[in-house]
Amino acid sequence: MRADALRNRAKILAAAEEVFVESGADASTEEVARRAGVAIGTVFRHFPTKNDLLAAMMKELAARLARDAETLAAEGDPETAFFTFFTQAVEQAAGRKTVVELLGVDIEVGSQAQLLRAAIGTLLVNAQEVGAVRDDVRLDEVMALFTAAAHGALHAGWSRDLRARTLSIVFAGLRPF
Amino acid sequence: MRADALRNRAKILAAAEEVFVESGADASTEEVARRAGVAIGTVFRHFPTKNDLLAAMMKELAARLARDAETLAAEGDPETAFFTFFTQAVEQAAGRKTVVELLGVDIEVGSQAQLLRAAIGTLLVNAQEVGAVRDDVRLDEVMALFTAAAHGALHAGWSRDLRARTLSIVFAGLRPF
Amino acid sequence: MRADALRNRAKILAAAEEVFVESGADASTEEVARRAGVAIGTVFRHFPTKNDLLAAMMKELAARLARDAETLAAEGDPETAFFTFFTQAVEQAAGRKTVVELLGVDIEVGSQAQLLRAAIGTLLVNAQEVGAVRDDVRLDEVMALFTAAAHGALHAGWSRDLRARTLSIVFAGLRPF
Amino acid sequence: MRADALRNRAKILAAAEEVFVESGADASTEEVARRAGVAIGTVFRHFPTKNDLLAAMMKELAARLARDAETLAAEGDPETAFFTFFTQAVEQAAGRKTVVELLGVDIEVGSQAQLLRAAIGTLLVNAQEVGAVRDDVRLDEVMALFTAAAHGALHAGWSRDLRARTLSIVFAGLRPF
DNA sequence: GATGAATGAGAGTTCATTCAT
DNA sequence: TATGAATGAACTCTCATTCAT
Repeated sequence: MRADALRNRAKILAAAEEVFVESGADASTEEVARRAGVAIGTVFRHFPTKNDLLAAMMKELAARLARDAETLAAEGDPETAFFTFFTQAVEQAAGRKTVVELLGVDIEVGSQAQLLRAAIGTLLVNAQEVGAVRDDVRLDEVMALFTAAAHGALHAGWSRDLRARTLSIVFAGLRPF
Repeated sequence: MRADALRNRAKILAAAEEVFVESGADASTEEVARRAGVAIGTVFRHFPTKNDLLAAMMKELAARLARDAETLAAEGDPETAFFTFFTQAVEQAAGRKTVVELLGVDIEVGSQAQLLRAAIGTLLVNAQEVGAVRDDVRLDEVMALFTAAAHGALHAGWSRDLRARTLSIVFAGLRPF
Repeated sequence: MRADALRNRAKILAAAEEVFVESGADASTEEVARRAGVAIGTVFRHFPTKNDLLAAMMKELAARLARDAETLAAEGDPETAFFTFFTQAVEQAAGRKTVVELLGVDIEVGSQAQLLRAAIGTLLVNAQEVGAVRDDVRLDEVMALFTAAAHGALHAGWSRDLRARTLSIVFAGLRPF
Repeated sequence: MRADALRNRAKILAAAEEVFVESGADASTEEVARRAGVAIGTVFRHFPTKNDLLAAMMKELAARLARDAETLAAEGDPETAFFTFFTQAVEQAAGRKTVVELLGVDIEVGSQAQLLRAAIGTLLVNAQEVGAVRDDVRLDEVMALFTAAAHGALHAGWSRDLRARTLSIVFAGLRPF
């Protein structure tokens, strides 16, 4: 792929995130093209289907989150890592939209999502090893709570304060008694 | 409004719930009309806009949930009432669609939503009075968790088992230590 | 169906024949709508697919030809009937286009085409009974020659004279020695 | 023109015949490029327009047919030559597509078509000289029947048997009584 | 009031053609 | 010269909304 094509691909993905975040997955591909400053044909050359565009966007997001998780896991103590990641991701979701709207949709996110799941899995296990999270909590529930919280932070327009209060309840539920 | 008009209004609302629950908010108004056994014009006479139809549907839902909450509050012990309502509502959400998809959307649900909020508020206060829920938990967080869980039960297609496990964490977070 | 809807259906079919005759099956549905004096949505309400429109047009044509064949069969002597029909149909084709372009395409013309085939079959049998056409000629070949001639009259823009000369060769081939 | 450019031109023409034969004239130029193993730009450098590409292809076809006709004329007895050519060409058409679809379209085939016409003319005259074809038959009609039959063999998907039967009628019409 | 046909903007997608690399 | 990315008009089809019947 040529340099300019790569640049366009990136511009389109960025625009897609912007647009879909603002208006949900129903936003038009045309709008994405406009925002990216390319013609509509260019979008479809890179992503033959609107769905492909959404999927590519999700992959990027998942990859980004996975990287964040890995970084946190590598850095500090497990307890902080786990709860920080959870909090950060929800904070980010509060400013975005589709991001979360899609984190569970039928779109094929594929391997990238596995990576994210694995990364969160690591955070969880580490946290459990130091006794920061109950042992009977499984990754499935954590992912579920994660998605739900992110989704909520967005749709209900939770205020920063409400986000904190809601998460603190979830965190209390995850901690040993 | 004439008797048959009232009947039509009801038929349309019922059909709308059916259709939107099955296929999400993108389902066509035409399909609602078909399901209701009326012509498309009739739908638009009762609800001048598709959005109006969705809003009316949500009002009904909120009212129904509020009634459920009140019934539970009147019936048994506060602890059971509170957690049962929460669980039931999420279970219902798992089988429906729009219901939740809209529980936070920009649609003006209005007074009916206030009723629901009030009803849940009662459940919460009662539960707190008997020490089943921590005192520092506020209605806002409960609503937030409620919506998020309902949303999640739906989008991620949580299995019955996962729903139970996830809620049990949330409930643990709500209970006093 | 309401009276005006019926009128529109007819207008659309007429326009479709006009347009497709002029420009082949690749002409745009939009052009048909314009020519019919209706909005594009109206065309698609009557014929949910472009293919449906083409098929409906073909049905009409086949029905018309079948009627012609029946009339000729009922009227005069079998020899004249058979050769006149063949000639007339080719003459008509010379002024039309898709009409013929489609007389063998994969479009489902259905029962109407059977009718046409049956009607030509009658003409053929009658002509054979009076010894105007060789007995070993079968309907299949007649249909094949018919379609081919019609097609040719059109695509190659055969002049009236060339049409006559070409058909006279075909007719000679059909007659007993 | 450089050697590699010439080679590309040939590859493109070959690919074009393949592709258009398989899928009709609506096939995309992109597909031709792919099949030829060149980039789309290269196709357009050699043939500034899709139409030009089609025309060039037709020229090739006409030339090839003309060569076939000349070979047959040089080889054996005129009667066999004439009818064999006719039959062969129709047989070929049955397996191809655009080939015929275009044999009469508005594309400028030009001089090559004249060659083909001349070659068939020779076959015809020879056949008439030995009394295998009626004297009053003119080249125009022969070309007309030829095109029509080829077209038909294709569009109507005539079976091998039907092709034979249909041509036998045409041939009977061409022969003296 | 109810009907359902008509409207037309807009969506996703394709493809001949151009032009920077 | 070849490449292949970009363009944008055009196409089929959908659907909320209007309005004559």
